[in-house]
Amino acid sequence: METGVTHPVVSDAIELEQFLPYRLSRLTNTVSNAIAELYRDSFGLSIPDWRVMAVLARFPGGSAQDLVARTRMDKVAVSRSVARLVERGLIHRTTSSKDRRRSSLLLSDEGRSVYARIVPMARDAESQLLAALSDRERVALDKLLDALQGAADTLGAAD
Amino acid sequence: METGVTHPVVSDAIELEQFLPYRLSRLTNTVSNAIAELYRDSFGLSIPDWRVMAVLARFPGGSAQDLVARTRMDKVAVSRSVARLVERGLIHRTTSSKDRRRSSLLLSDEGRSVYARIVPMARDAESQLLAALSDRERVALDKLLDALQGAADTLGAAD
DNA sequence: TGGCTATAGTTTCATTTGCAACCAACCGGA
DNA sequence: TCCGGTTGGTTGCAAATGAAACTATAGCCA
Repeated sequence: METGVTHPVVSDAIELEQFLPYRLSRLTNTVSNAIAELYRDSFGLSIPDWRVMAVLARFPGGSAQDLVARTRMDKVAVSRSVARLVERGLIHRTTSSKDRRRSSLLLSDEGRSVYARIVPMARDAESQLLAALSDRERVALDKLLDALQGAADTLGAAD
Repeated sequence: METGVTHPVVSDAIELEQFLPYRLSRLTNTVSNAIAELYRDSFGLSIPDWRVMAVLARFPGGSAQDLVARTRMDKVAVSRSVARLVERGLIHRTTSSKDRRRSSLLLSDEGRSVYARIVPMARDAESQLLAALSDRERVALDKLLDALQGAADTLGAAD
């Protein structure tokens, strides 16, 4: 790799490898790509699809709006995942009688079956990541992620 | 929010909020979106653009291939960022005389000037994140990220 | 009731992204 | 010196993403 020492180096240049946002982005991409491949190859599901199913498994009967709140996904993404999953028969959609704009979403039997088969794969991937950490470090990680997320939430908030 | 307690809940459902890949993804998205907005609004640069400039600031004269190695970006993304930046006059491209496939890339004076103005913003954003952590925790975070990246790198490697 | 505003969800369109195919230049051996 | 394989980089195309417009329904209040 060319080092370029013959050229002027900007004095206070940032070292990308040490730059937190870059490191986070790289880590997340690596993890997400590996997991996305897993879900896709095994069940033809995208990560958004998986998230929708995961939430419906825990909170059955919710609306698309509830999914938006619980997954932080964009409502368009939710709408599309739901449409795909309904299409594939993995979830059932029934229009609410009280509010005909809303619909109530439920995993179908097949949806639950698929979900049950994904869960171990997801847990396994997570375990492989956490295997690199001691118990102590896992506790620390938990705290750090919460703290960072909290700080991140206020990052652009100075608008 | 609809709780849906009247419906069957899958027994060993995953709690998305606690699922490490989800938390990483959410954190990274929050951070990246905030920073992307910053760079875009201030200088019309995307994050890939910024990364290319950051590497060229530290390693002037490198080739697109060097950028790929140092940023872990896709070579297509590098190609497009470089094209944009050359177009805007922020970097200079000169075809290497030894290997006419390669070109050597350098920040222009304007490029260095823009870069110099972004650096404080980038550092500032990073500082705001790290402000949520104690010194001790920062050290821990550094280690954890390396460990997780290492584990992540071997995640899909069982192919 | 009529009319205004707000919400649920979908569609449309423009932008971004990423893989695969591609072109051009280099390299090593017959 | 020609030929097969490799590398540097770009282009084409198709899928993913996201903002904004749109449809339909609900709720409020004069």
